[in-house]
Amino acid sequence: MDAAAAFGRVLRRARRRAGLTQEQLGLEADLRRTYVSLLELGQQQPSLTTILKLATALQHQPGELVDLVVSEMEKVANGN
Amino acid sequence: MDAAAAFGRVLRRARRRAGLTQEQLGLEADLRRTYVSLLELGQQQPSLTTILKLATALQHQPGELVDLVVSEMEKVANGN
DNA sequence: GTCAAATTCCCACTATTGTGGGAAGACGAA
DNA sequence: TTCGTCTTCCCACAATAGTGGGAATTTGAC
Repeated sequence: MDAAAAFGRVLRRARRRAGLTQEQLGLEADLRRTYVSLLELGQQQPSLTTILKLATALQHQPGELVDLVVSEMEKVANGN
Repeated sequence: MDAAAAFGRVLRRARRRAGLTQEQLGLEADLRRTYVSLLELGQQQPSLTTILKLATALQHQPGELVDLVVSEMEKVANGN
């Protein structure tokens, strides 16, 4: 699993846990609704500032979010 | 201080601590020598995969690196 | 099944990330 | 000073991050 896909899974999980729609998250983080979708689908990867925006909107430590991505990649690397 | 500048300062500090030149770090992380320079100068910000590559080359947790960036931004926000 | 809300997909486009190579400048040691 | 190493700056360029809007599809509640 590449970083974009792992980030997408982590993002979707965190967004749902926060009870937000993609559009609401987009408003909070100042990102397009359709771009949030692309990220969750793992079709694009975020830049640093996008990571920071999303983490803030989701009320996470940015570093925590990144480490979740790393675990997600390891998880799948070790046969799910 | 914006995210790119903060990342640059953190990156330079970590690289020097590791005793690497920009070129050596570039080789480890599979990034151009000149691009490492741009990042350290805060003239560009990294994408997620670039963050992961650099953290690995510097033997840091990626999330740790990101949180150092956040503290760097806060530090300066509060008058150094 | 129906309906509204949520998400994905489509278009085109702009801005920025990252490559590639080389020249110029800065730095430190002898 | 002189030499070698490290870093910055310059060029052009390719790839992808992110915008903007709208149509098609999926999803879940009723």
